[in-house]
Amino acid sequence: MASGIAGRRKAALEDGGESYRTRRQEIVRVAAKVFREKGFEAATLNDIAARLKTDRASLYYYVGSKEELLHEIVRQVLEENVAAAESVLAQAGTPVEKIEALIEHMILSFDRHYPHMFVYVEDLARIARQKNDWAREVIAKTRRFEEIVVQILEDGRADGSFRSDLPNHISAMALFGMINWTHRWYKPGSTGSAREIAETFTALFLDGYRNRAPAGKRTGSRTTP
Amino acid sequence: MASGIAGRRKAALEDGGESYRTRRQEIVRVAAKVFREKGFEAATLNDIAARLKTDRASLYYYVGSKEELLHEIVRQVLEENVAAAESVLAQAGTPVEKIEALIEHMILSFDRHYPHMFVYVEDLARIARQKNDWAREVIAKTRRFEEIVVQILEDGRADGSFRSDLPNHISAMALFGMINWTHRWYKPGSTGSAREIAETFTALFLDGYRNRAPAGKRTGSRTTP
DNA sequence: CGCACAGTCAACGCTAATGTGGAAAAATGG
DNA sequence: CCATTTTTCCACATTAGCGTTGACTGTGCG
Repeated sequence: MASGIAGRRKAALEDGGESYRTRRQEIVRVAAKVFREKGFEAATLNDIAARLKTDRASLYYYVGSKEELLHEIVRQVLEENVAAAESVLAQAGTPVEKIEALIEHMILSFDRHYPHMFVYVEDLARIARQKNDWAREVIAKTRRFEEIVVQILEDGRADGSFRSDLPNHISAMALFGMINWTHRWYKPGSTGSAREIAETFTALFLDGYRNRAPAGKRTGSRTTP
Repeated sequence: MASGIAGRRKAALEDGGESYRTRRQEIVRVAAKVFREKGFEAATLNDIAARLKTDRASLYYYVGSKEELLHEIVRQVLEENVAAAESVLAQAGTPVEKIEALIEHMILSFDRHYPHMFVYVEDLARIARQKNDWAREVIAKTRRFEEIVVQILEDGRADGSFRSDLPNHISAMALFGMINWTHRWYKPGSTGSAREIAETFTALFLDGYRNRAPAGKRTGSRTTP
């Protein structure tokens, strides 16, 4: 108990410690990178320590477990997303504008919070299988985000800007799918391309992929002979 | 070497053995279920053995490792999907019809191959990180599938049925996103609802979510005061 | 000067999972 | 009913990663 790393960690966490927090944050950052590269389960604390050119045991001075690192990573990203969504929902604007704003925010988020967003999305399924309080909270927040989208869709249906022949719930899932799946293929770098993705998704979701050529010039299947 | 379970397994695999293959298939089936429930990495051979009311060691008579179970699961599903896509691509029909067919096939596939499809999609990221031959092949097949979709999109663009102001590559990813993300929320059961999902996705991707009310009745953002 | 404290690290015990050896049990069939 | 093959399972060795101990190092402060 004299040395007790857990105790010293707790003390350091509470007693401010400017450089301590910085270092801890750095560790979380590197952990996110390693999780992104190897996947959470495959990554070991050794990998993270090695990347930081330090010893695995040293990490325990800053963080209690691999899970705790994940908590930190997810927290940093999830809170902002839900807050952004709440804010979009509350703001003035048409449902169409709100959807645009939400899509843009999410896609840019993949860039701004690299690689945290990727880790979060990839591990969501795993988190959903856990049953501890933290996992429940993450799922609840994620659900809240989904609800907000559904809400906007409903508002738009009510005011006539969205079609009413499709189940909103499924449409919302389609939208999530588009957005969240980016974690499987998008390689961040240029914010420009993120913007391009956001615009494409917006155009697709709102207006669809079928051609709407000026009447008379249509070549599609339904032209009259 | 006299007993050598590995050798006995290999022999049994080669020398036909009707009931052997049945039993093996049953094990794969149960493994897929367990992987679906716990996630591949978290699942243990013990879990699978327990579900089969047998001993973990017994499994080794049928299968060499947990990875091998995954191979089997993925193979059974991936081959069919690629074949179906190739067939759709080759068949007669407009690009619009081909997209419809592909979406429907994929979504129904989640039902027909439950839970194999779910395991495949969920584990794709993990597989992509491996560098062995098998992983490379899976990725190649998955890529092939993607290429086919892009090809159809390009055909449709060429004949004027699809719009040409969006990057096909991103549109294709959006479509994959919609489809593949279902593994995170869809609970199979009624094929009816799978069909509903397929229809919704098709409608969304082709025609978009914005209302196309008869002109004059629009309530959207751009109405003149 | 010395000592207290932040930070580091070699070393250990523990747990959980894997894959195998080898024999027991069940099925098959002469 | 015995002999042979197929199938099962107890028991073991091995491995990998986790979390902790307890002591070491350096730095700053009185």
